[in-house]
Amino acid sequence: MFTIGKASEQSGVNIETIRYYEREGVVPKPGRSAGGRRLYSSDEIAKLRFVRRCRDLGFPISIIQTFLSLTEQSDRSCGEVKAMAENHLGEITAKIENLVRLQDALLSLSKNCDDGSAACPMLDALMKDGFGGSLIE
Amino acid sequence: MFTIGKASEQSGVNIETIRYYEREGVVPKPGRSAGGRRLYSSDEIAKLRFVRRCRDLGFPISIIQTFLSLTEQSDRSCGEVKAMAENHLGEITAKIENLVRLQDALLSLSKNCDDGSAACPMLDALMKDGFGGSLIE
DNA sequence: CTACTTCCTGTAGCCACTACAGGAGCAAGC
DNA sequence: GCTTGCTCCTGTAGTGGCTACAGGAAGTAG
Repeated sequence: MFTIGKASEQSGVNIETIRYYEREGVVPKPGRSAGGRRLYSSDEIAKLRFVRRCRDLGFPISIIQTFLSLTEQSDRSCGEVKAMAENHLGEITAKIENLVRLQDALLSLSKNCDDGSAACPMLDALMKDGFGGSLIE
Repeated sequence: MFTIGKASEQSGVNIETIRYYEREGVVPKPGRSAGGRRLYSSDEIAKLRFVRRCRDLGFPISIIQTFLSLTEQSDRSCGEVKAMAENHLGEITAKIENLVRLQDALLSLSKNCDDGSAACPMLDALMKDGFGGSLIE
């Protein structure tokens, strides 16, 4: 059994974040020592690591909780997991598209800013009426 | 002069968000009618629209406040604006790179999930020890 | 025994909003 | 004048996913 510091090291989850996950019911409450300290088994640490990896993949906590409950029962889980992963992939793709559009818009806006002119063409363009608001649909 | 509803329509900024911007000092406090209602001039609405456009471009409020103060004085603003825009562009590019890496990781993880197997290969991989945490550096 | 580190609980802050609750102003129709 | 319905007001709390304290207790090394 490991204290929260070791569990943090081994899982890559910040100590405060581990306690936050416990408060929010993302991971089950661990046992305690005589002095009241949290004690984690290897399995519990593996669960924390799983949560961190899912967070690294950008999954929200709510989805990760579904994943965790699916790993508990382990029957017919794959279809649901795949659907949620694909949905998430779609969101990521949409985010990338938005960011690329944004990148283009910013590039073209700041392109004319090379000279040391007093009135900034970029700020001017953003102030003007003609510039539409259709960057992000 | 326009009420907050009209100002919201014309600027594309939500009513509650307008009041939030006022509370936070992003935009100056507008005048009031006899009955205590906010009244916006065209200039103030233009400022709100400017803020929305900058937000659409992903600039944080703090940067937008700097932009707004730069448009007030209008001397030597372009250099600073360009620097901030380029910095922001760098952040966007980094975000895109991270998301693309994430997209790749998710794709390869969910690729094996096509069969209706009970144990999900994706969840398995995330639970296993071998899978490193170097998705997002 | 002391100094140091790790841990505990509880609360507040971050960002940029968004969503109420409970009330007041205002315009149009009757 | 009165009702109906819309817009507006203030103030507060919630969102997500943490992070950062404050103030204290427990454990450990010398």
